[in-house]
Amino acid sequence: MPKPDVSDQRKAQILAAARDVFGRRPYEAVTMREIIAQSGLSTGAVYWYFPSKEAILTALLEDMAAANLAMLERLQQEPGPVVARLRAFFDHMASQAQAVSSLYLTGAKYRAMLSTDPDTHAVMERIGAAYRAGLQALIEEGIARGEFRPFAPAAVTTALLALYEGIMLLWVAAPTTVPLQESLQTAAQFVLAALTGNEGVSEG
Amino acid sequence: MPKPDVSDQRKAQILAAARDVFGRRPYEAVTMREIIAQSGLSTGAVYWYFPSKEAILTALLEDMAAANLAMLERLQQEPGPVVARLRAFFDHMASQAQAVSSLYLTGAKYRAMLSTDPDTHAVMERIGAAYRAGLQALIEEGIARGEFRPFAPAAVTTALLALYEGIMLLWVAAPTTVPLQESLQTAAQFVLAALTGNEGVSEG
Amino acid sequence: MPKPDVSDQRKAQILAAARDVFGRRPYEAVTMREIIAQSGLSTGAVYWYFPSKEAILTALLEDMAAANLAMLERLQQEPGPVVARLRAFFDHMASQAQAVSSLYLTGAKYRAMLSTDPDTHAVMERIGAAYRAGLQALIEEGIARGEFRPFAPAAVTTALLALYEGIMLLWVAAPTTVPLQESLQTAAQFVLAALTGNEGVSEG
Amino acid sequence: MPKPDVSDQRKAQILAAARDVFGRRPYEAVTMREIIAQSGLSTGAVYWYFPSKEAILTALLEDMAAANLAMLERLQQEPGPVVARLRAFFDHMASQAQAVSSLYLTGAKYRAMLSTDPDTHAVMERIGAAYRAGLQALIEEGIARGEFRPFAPAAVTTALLALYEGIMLLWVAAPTTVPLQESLQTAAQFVLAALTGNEGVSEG
DNA sequence: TATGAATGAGTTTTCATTCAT
DNA sequence: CATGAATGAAAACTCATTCAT
Repeated sequence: MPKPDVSDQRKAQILAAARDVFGRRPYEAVTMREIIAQSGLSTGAVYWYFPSKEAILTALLEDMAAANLAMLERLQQEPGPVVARLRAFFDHMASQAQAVSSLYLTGAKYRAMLSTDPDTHAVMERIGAAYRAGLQALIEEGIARGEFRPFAPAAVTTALLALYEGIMLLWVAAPTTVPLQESLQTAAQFVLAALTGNEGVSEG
Repeated sequence: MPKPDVSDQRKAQILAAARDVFGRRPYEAVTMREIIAQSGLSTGAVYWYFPSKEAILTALLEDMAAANLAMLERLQQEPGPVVARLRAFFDHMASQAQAVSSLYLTGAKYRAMLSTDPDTHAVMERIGAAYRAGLQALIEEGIARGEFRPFAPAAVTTALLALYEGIMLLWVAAPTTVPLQESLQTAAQFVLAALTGNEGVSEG
Repeated sequence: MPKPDVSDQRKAQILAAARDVFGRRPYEAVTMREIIAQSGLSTGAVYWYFPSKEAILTALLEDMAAANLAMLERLQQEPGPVVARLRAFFDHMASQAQAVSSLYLTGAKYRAMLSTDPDTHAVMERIGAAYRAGLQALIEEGIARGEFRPFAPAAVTTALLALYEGIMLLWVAAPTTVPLQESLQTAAQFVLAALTGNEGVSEG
Repeated sequence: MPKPDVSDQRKAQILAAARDVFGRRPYEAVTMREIIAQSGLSTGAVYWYFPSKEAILTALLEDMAAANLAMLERLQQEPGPVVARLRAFFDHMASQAQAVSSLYLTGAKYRAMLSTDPDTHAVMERIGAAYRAGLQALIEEGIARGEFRPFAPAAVTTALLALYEGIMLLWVAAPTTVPLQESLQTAAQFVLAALTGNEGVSEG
């Protein structure tokens, strides 16, 4: 029986600190010193677990995406109409967006997506690909089941992702102009309308 | 006889240099020294016309948006089906996107949108509002003319903008995964499908 | 009859602006731009009349000392006990100090005294020498008249000047700790006590 | 076994370098680069111990005042006539002034006293208060013992301090006009004359 | 006299990261 | 695993002053 690995706890500690700090200040304005202080560890300890500031952000972002991706996978297994499942996913993302993400965190995510660092890039692409795969599978199932009109699944998926990211971006840029919840929900409705050919979502 | 005003020429000179440099490197990696050297002016001269690096970027972005906004305004005046005009705008943006904008320039635009500087913020919001206003007017006309189904115009506009920004963002983040032209065009089709209720745009 | 020289007026304009600005901010924090704006003239015009920022300050200081020095000269001509004249001068300086000088102006004066610029230095020394000469003449008269004990006049003069400057300095450094008026008056009393050998100043 | 704390040594190293450099050039003309080079440490190391150039100067000034203040405290404990102790202190200050302080160091001290930085200000006030307290205690004892006439102790203390600072200032401003040693000694004599009511100090 | 656009040297400080212990 | 002192490159910007009109 190996002695309890302290690694995971330490990493969690650091990530929690990072989430806190990155949520309060733009990425560039965040210093390692802050993260280190907030984590309660020493400089060396933090660097023992993560090679760089950017790596911490990347790990944090990955961490935060995990739950969403898990849900997406679960939804793929579920029976029943794809429309409902898709809507459930939209709702989940919408609720989570406001609760968990801060402006700054979302901003940081875009910095990460735009990063020139290959590792960061790889991770962000991996996350993006996972979302893409899950959504596309759902779309394809919807088309197969005849729920959706036969758009090209890949393109629809891109549009879906773009819509989500775009709204988040617009919100970050102008939080007062773009009501997050509402915009996300209308967008969902809009997408389903396009996919199904119905005006809105006949909910009952 | 007052000496001829060189202000505009100087500003154009600086902006041209900035466009060049910002198009080659991420915003943070661009140094004032580069812009200054490229512009052929002295440090002081550049700072005489623009108070900061960020201000240069902002002015550049504003400059670049001007043409698009002019076209959008023109389209509002034109007669004929809104669908066609909207598609024309989409096409314009799509072609312009690849021709003019570089990855880095688009990246820089997001940095600007995310900036905490109030001046930058104000300008980016002004640009965003202009796009929004133009687009929304078109949507409303489309609804009024019976071309579009009665979605809430503001929300549809947000969705439209989000779709555009989102695709650009995904492209910047993963240029190989997301084919810019194609994605934009499919998105346009997708949007028109939702708006009109038809499967897409029967182009032939 | 030469056309009315605008020079003096311009200089006065600039000096007034400088007095204003130097009175509001520490010397280093004052920019020529401010002085220029405040003066209502153009950059070139200001530089036409004064060769440098430091020269402006120096001229201002000289200007401000002129009245004091004039009074000192007047007092030398007056008949009657030296004690009374000296006290009159102390009172004048004390009242003038609070009214005219601001913390910042006094601070600027010390900067000027400490300046490494030879011109500034020369002017400040000239002013200092004038004070010194006037005071020393008074002291010598007092000794000759038997009012004062036979201290070395030069040394007493230095002490007098030092006391004044020292109190101003202490006041600038800690305006709340050192009450200007009171400190100056007590110092005057103290000095006269030393000079005359009486405990204080038998005023009547 | 913790590694030996080198903090004090490092700080001393930096302060020694600073003393050296600030003694050779006016404060503004001193660059961090010089201090850093002279200290033999790296930029980061120097900034690890002191947050700014001004902080270094302040620490240096505090350091240099420490010895004087220690002596002042010692003198308070000593028995015997206050006049003698006060004279001893004056002599100490006079000798130390020329030996340790350079024109530039003294100039720098005035810059510090005039600084708008709150930390600097606090330190300089603390030093000033310590001198003031020590001196005033001595004066009060002298009055209590009947050696001095009953001047207001606080005001006399201000006068004393002002005299010292004023002479230093005049010396810095015009080193050739104001002989430091002599001026300080005459001032001391002058002060004691005022305090005791005797013509001076019958030294032999 | 007056203008004001242009100059450009020059400096403090930050901060992610390392590595000897 | 952990520490934290040490590194040092790097960059935006200021501002007194000039000089062609």
